[in-house]
Amino acid sequence: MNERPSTLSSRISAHILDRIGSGAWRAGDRVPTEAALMEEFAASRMTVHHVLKDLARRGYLKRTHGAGTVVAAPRPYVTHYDHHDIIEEIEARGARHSARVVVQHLRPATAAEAADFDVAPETPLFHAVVIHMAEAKPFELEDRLIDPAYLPDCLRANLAKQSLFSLLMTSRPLRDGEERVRAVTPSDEDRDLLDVAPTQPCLETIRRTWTHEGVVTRVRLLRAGCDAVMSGRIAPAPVQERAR
Amino acid sequence: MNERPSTLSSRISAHILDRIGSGAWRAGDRVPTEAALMEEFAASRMTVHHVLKDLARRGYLKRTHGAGTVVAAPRPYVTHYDHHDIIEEIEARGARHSARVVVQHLRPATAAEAADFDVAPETPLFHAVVIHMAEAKPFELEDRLIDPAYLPDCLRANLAKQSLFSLLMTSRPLRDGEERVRAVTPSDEDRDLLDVAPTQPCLETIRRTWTHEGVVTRVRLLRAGCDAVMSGRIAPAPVQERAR
DNA sequence: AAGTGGTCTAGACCACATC
DNA sequence: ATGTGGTCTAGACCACTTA
Repeated sequence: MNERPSTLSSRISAHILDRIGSGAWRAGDRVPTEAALMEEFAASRMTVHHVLKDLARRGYLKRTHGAGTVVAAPRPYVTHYDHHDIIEEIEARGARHSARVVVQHLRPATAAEAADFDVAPETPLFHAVVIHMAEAKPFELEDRLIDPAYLPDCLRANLAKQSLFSLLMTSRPLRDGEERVRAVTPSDEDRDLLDVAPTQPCLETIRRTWTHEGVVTRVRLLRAGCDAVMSGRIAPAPVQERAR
Repeated sequence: MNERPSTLSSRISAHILDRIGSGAWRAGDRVPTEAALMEEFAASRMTVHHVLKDLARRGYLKRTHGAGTVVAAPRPYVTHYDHHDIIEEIEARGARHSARVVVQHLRPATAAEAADFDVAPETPLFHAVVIHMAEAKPFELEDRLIDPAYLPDCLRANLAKQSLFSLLMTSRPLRDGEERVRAVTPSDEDRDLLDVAPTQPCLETIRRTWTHEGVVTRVRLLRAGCDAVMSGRIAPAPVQERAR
């Protein structure tokens, strides 16, 4: 027993998705033309057209102007990992968050950092190192660089109370970015800051994010032991959005 | 200088996206009604309606029947990690793939596995352990369980030549799944199979995937050292697709 | 009751692909 | 030349929200 909006559009759409889902129509197979579906469902062309267009936009069909409509190739799979505010994440585990601010200052960019941010060497960058703790136990090391043009308030922020993540999220929206995750042996300094044993493997995440104007921030996140877990959801790859 | 399809629809759409992107219209702000946009652009209602509907489906607007249209809250960010066939991944690095098949048999499910697969205890499951190698050097340990009802050919497959990933991908499509990534110290057995030093941290991925009929496969993937890196892309979260 | 969005029709003209 | 999809119009009736 399912919800059934049972509009004409949804019946046409369900009919096509059923055929694809059951394997009756396979990738590359021709789908009935708009004219054929108009007749089969006694629908107007606008109705049929927008159903097909929507299914194409959702990645199930591939339409070619003048040629016809076929079943699209199955999308590859991806895992999605959500980005969370570290403070909310710790509190969601039922723990109290606190933070030790190790570094919070402006300093000139090194050559490598200047390349990463696509700015001139020696350009001042905001640098912060914060240890986030759950109930007084180190949970995550955050080592972050920010282009101060993007977040002018960064020097005055109280990083023990508010995460840089949330500060960045409430400013102008980011476009996209890239991320790398590795298993690493922590350096002596990391080990000291996170208070972990020398043999403890850590999960290191390095993330760069930008707007259309340029790189905004680069962060290295380090977690140890049983905190070093990421959970994600697997789904078909989302359809590429048309550029603006 | 940009591409401009310059249809009426795309001009209306671009106008609205510009207002949102520039911050002129913020989350929660009221968007002009269909009637207002019809007048502003001298467009018919169908044209305006489908533009607004499309923007809503893409997550930029939120429409409420009878109430009106507002700018949607910004979507949270996620990182996407693509799933690759291990053989293609190794060959993409310019190395030759080979594999050592350690285990390939049917055996009864343990109590924990039966719970994972939502089948009765002692139900036969297909179990495979394969070491994937790049130029004779161990690259990834694959320890996989499969419901044999889903992949009847699993016992006869030549796992040295074809990955279980590709076998699964070419059968009926999977719906979705879940994944966990951890930094771990390998067990003695893992260390032996992957030929790594005792102190070498490893990246462990555990993945369960299912169709609407049930769990299909559970796999544990283990990589060591500089192979233990995942690269992903950051983007706004995709909009939830309506259920079928 | 008035305003708003949800759905649908029956046309029209155009652009592109294929034969 | 024919068939296909791309876009658009000018209506219509309905359902939901708000007042």
